[in-house]
Amino acid sequence: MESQKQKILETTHNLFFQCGIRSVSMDDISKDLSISKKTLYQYFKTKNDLIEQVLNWVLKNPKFNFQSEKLKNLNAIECYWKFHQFIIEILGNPHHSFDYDLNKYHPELALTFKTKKMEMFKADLIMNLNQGIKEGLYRDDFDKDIISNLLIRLYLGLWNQNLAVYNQDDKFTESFHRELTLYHLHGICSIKGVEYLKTVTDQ
Amino acid sequence: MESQKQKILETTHNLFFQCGIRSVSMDDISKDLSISKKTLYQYFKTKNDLIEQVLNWVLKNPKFNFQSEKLKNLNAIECYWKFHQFIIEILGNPHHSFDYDLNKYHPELALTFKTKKMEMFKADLIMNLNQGIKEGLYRDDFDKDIISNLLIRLYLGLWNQNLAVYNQDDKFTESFHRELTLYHLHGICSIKGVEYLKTVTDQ
DNA sequence: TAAAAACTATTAACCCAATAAAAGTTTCCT
DNA sequence: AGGAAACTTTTATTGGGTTAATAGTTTTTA
Repeated sequence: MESQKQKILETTHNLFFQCGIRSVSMDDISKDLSISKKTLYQYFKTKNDLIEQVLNWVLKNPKFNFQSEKLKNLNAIECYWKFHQFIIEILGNPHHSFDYDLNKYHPELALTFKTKKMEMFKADLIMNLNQGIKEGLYRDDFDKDIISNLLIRLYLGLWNQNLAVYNQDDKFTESFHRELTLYHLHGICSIKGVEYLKTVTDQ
Repeated sequence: MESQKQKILETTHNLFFQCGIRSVSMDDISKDLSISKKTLYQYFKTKNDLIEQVLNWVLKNPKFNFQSEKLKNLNAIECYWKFHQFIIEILGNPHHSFDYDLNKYHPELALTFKTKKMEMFKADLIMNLNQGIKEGLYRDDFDKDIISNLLIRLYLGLWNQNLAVYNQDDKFTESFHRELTLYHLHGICSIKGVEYLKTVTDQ
């Protein structure tokens, strides 16, 4: 039964993201679902397999795909403005015990998961850069690859604990993210783009 | 003899930055200096004390203080352009075994060292932001604190190993740093500033 | 007086076995 | 067929004892 497998993935995902991977045993999962481990192992060969499929399930989740189709009529700046509100969903929020366990006990899965997330993020970014350049709203004298990597690194750094050590104040607040977004847009906008941006933020 | 102490600090600094802290013993240091450990321990109570004084010596080193006195006649953009060339000296380059040892075996020293470096960096940044705003070259509608933190985080993230994992390509090259600097300047410049910036980079 | 060398005391890494938890399997039962 | 529970196997963690390295001290020597 395929819907049962989906149910297992969803429940396991919730347990993992709440409590971490290590502390959630296969017994816990089966009890939570009121199914037997036998059934569980019919769908998933090992726990590692289960984790991997949960990660893929997360990536396929519609909320992780920026719906650019709906934004066809928007220009690049407006589009990025929508985009930035959804970035946190993709990259964060850090579920610390989950991330910790994944990195420590399943480093290969952690790497491919992070890589895939980043690739999706980067693809969206590059698309936005291309659109903005075509529209004349963004400059065309920067390296799209470097700039997109910069931004990704910046976002990655935001969640990183030990980078934050030197200052506890800069929590990820709304105003912080707004500043970051404006900083980014100014960083890539042409003069025409900056002027347009002003009309957007002024209202 | 004060000059001998300076000599010790300098030599120890070189050894630490080359080989790390752990693998450089007090015997190694005294042998390298051709002095006895007895003499060494006259100046430094313990190895930890020695490390601490080396770190302070590094921070007091003139190359770590951005000499803004010499740049009085430059405007904020020119000034930052000089500044960015010297940033690498402050924050990097990562001497991996040194950083590793410092973080693992002397976490308190590592923390205060990093904090002090960041404070110095940030003070210079804020000064530059204030200058640029006063000159009308920078916008005045951003949060100086947030933006300077952003940039610091970005630079910190650059050295961070596990943030780079997803992509090996974006090494810290000259062109990479140039892109970053232009991105940053565009991010904070007013329209007047952007126009001025163009005349600088075009030449 | 200070270098060189020998010394002691600490400390951290290493190994190994015991233990406990949880992965994975089988049996029983409805 | 599938849930419940009992079962075996695997695995990671724990703690103790050993060793090696090196911090820190003392003695020797020039």
